[in-house]
Amino acid sequence: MADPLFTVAATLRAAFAQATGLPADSIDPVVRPSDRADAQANGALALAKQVGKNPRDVAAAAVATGLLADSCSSVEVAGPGFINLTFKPAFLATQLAEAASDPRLGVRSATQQRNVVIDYSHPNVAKEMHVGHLRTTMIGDSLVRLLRFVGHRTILENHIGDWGRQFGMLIEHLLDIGETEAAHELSVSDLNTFYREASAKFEASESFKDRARQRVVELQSGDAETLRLWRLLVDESMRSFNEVYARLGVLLTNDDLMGESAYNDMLPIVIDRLRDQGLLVESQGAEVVFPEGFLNREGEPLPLIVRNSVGGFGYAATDLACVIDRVERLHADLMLYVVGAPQAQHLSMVFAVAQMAGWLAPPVEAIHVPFGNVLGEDRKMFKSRSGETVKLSNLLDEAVERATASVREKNHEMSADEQAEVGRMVGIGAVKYADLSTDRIKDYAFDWERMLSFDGNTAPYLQYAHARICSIFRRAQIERASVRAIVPTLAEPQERALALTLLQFDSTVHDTLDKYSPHRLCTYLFELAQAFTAFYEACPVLKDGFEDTRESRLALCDLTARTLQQGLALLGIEAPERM
RNA sequence: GCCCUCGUAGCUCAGGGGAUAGAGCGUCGGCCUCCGGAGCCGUAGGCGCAGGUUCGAAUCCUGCCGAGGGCGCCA
Repeated sequence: MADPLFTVAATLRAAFAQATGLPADSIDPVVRPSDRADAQANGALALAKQVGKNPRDVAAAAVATGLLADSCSSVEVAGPGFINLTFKPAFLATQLAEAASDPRLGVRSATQQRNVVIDYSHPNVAKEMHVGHLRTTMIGDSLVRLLRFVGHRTILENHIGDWGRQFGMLIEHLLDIGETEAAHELSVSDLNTFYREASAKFEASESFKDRARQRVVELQSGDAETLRLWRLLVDESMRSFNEVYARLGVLLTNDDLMGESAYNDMLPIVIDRLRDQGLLVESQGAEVVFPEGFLNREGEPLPLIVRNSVGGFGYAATDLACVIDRVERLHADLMLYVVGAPQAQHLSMVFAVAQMAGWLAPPVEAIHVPFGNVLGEDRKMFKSRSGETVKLSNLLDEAVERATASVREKNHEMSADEQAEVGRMVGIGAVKYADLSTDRIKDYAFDWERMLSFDGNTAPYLQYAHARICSIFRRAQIERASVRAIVPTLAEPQERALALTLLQFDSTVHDTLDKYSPHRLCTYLFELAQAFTAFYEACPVLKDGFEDTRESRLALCDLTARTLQQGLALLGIEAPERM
């Protein structure tokens, strides 16, 4: 039911234990895919050293246990002590049939169910969502889907920027133009215009600046009318965010909102609790904590500023309140922060202080899942031609437009509606996949041509492979589900290769989650699509004269399509049945 | 100045202790009585530099070079 490499690793652990006398749970057999066989085990080399024997002898002794005979047709010791493993076709076929009969396609459940809080997306109220929000939203969404798929409980938290000094000027500007006009402007125009106008007045007018400052005080003191106006800004912004979320097809809803404002009441408590524990220090008029090991540019201890010198709470206070809330109220035992790489130091300081205060202690874990920037062709921050940040809504418009044009060009007979629908799936999928398919820690260059190409490691290529398989079943006029009990025959090398790749879906999903790196799943899906294409090229499915292999190959087709579809779904990408 | 991340083929990227470093695009050369040619097969071409650890290093450690980012009251 699991990856054969995983299964054989367990077998080898026992074999090595017998061969060396070491306890099985201390042994890593180091099983890897191999280009010389189906798999290779390299564990003998390290183990030989531990027990003072020749690596080849250790490998030979492990092989001699005979434990591998059930799953392997060939087991050979090679080189300095590698064990080359070739699986029995019948073993692989059985595993495939098991995966095919499983709604989760053979993916194991997590050994321990965790309660996971995922903090991601977090756009700012009164500002348009832009490319800067793309990665956190995509990566976070995919991690949620992956976590759920292996059985974890997930709590989504959209920590929107809905509080702070800028709301003084925004509310005053709102009053200036009138609520009706403001609501109109915020909905038909865009959020950025409203923000820019407010900001311009703030810069230009001293009296406006005074009003804005006064309004901040009223907001913070909970003045009802001010809060009502603030709520109006938040609601209008959410309308705009939700449009983008709907188009992206991400899981976030209003129920997941936990903006900065939600923690206001907790901020004094954070201060009290830090003070009670003797962690709070007054420094240059501010209340701070000095976590160990952090230095400023003068080499002096670097503080985490919880409350500034004029009595205001900064985001450090909010982030600490978040930790308390997530651990004590939500009972999270894993907290993922899908936040850009530049915040690394800030977050590690927050975590350090939370640990000092005892709020964050094993088995509870807080993990920063950092990511790099989206770059333009010039390798600098991705900007529009006019030099402005690119709005997500515009970006998605263009993606769908380009993809629809391409679909239209290649499917003249398809109805306009279907062209549009497929174009939407392809366009949105392309943007998402481009974002998820490179190692998140690196910057990546945004390139329309490449991401929408049907060749290479792209969403359209994977979607195409899926659509092709769907087309095979349409031609065959056979129910997909009817081939799921078939144990396929793996005679051709391309069939074997496809089978091995299909069975790696299990370990790929777990590996992807271990590293919180969706690009590993992307790489796998691309390899799967390539393995399928090679299979399809070499192994006729429906052609006359191949009736004997027909059902077996249809079974391989079906499992491939389902794995592609499920894999893409875990990335938040749709797979059309024709395109 | 200190700290963090990154540096792999012409380009875009995988690989993060195991044998001969992979893929896509592009290059060059093949394959069409093709189950969707939006395809397939082949080709040349590379681990920033220098040390170290190890039986074994693209991978771990140190230094240097280069790029980006962070470094007390913005979030």
